[in-house]
Amino acid sequence: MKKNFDEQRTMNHEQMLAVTVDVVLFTIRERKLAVLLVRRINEPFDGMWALPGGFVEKNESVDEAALRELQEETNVSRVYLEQLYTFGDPDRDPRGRVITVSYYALINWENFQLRARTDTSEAKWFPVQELPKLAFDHRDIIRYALERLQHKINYTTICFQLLPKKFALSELQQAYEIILNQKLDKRNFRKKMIQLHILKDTGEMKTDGGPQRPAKLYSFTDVRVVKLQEKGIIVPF
Amino acid sequence: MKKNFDEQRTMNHEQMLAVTVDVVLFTIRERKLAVLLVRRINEPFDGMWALPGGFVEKNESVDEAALRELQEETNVSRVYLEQLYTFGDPDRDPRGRVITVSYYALINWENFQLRARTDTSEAKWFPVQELPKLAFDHRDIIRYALERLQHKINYTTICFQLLPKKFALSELQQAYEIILNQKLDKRNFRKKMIQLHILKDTGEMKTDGGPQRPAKLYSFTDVRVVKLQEKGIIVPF
DNA sequence: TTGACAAAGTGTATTTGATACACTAAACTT
DNA sequence: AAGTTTAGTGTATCAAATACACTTTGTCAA
Repeated sequence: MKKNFDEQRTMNHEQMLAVTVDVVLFTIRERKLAVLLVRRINEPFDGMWALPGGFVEKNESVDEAALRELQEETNVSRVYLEQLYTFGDPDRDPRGRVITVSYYALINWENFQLRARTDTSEAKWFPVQELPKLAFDHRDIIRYALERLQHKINYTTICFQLLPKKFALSELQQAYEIILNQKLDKRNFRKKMIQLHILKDTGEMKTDGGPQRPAKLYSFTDVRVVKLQEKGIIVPF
Repeated sequence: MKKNFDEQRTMNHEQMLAVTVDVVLFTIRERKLAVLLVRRINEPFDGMWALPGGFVEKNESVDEAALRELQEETNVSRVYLEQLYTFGDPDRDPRGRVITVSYYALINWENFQLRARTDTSEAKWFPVQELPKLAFDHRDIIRYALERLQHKINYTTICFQLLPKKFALSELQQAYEIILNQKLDKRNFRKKMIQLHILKDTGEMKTDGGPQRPAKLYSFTDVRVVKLQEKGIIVPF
């Protein structure tokens, strides 16, 4: 394809930049919210922990790049993945000009356990309250992702992405409590969840071997993440 | 600076991409929400209307690029500007691989009128309901910006960016009605606004020459855009 | 000067949703 | 059979959102 004047003017090599994607992959492990980090094996920040991610290729969308990197690093596909923010400070990468498009993703306990068994690489889960020193501006990215997650569980059903397909109401409540980092009232929580009509009683019970009354197992009616409160977040008038 | 192995491997020329910024600049004109568009004078989409924007330079942050482009195209600075979303479809630009980081900005009536007088270029305001055919995926970007704006006026004070420093409550209500595209109840609107403690009575009155009772002029207490509802959008439990 | 006009400005009752709070039920273990 | 552990349930109170109509105040024109 012959380049015309405009292309020459606007797309010369000087204005080309490197673009990466970075993914904050959340899960719940041992009653803590955790993110997956990988250990860097190159300069800069060699040996330091960083978010999984990598360069966007020429022939893929940015979303596809995020999914690809996630699959390469964690072997997980079919996750809930959402674009977060684009960080474009000129000196955020010591190698030169690198802009990163950040994403966050949620996987559930079951998937995680499959992953943990095959994990022989330099990837490791860290509770968000106990992060090591991180490469680049990745700590900022995680902080931003956590804020987004904390807001978003209040008006969408993303939280379900962290749970197995069938779950007890107490497990759902626990997930909310872990993410929001606060205790919730059991009766109010259940009342609210049931009146939202997003739960389906599977008819099954959870018998986890403990000496307690078995819990009803629920699944959610919508496979997709949906917004609650149709008329907008708050219509204040 | 000598490049080491990692830099060679990860930042080779093949993986460099062009990155642009595009800005959806909103204002209210003639009781309609309008966006500023510029006419393209180059291929591709020569002669077609597009969002103001341009390439991100090597030595500036993406935010700075958005501000710079906005200033170049509209002569407006000190605007409220917020990153929206990064569009990275590989074939969104026929010239090749161009990723765009979109922003939206709001300017007020007074600034706009200054701008309109000096406007001899190919820039023009279009009501969001009456957009022409647009270059690239810019219609998608505007739709996305509009959604964000409609949500965000419900829990922040961004709406004030569209108004002059001193304004009547009815003007504020009108701005909300235009953006949300629905009528609001006058008494409930005023009650809500006053109880939020974001308004300051200037003591002045608005006499616009009409044969009606003059309105009190208010200003807002916080110069910055602030979030309302401290405890999170909705804490549903 | 006064009457018509036009938008500004004001209050209350009802409904809805959020919150606070404590006991019984069911299964398992010893 | 008694003890342990988590599941599961209802109501009263408080706060916020909604629905709704008339009076006030200035300008303009007869």
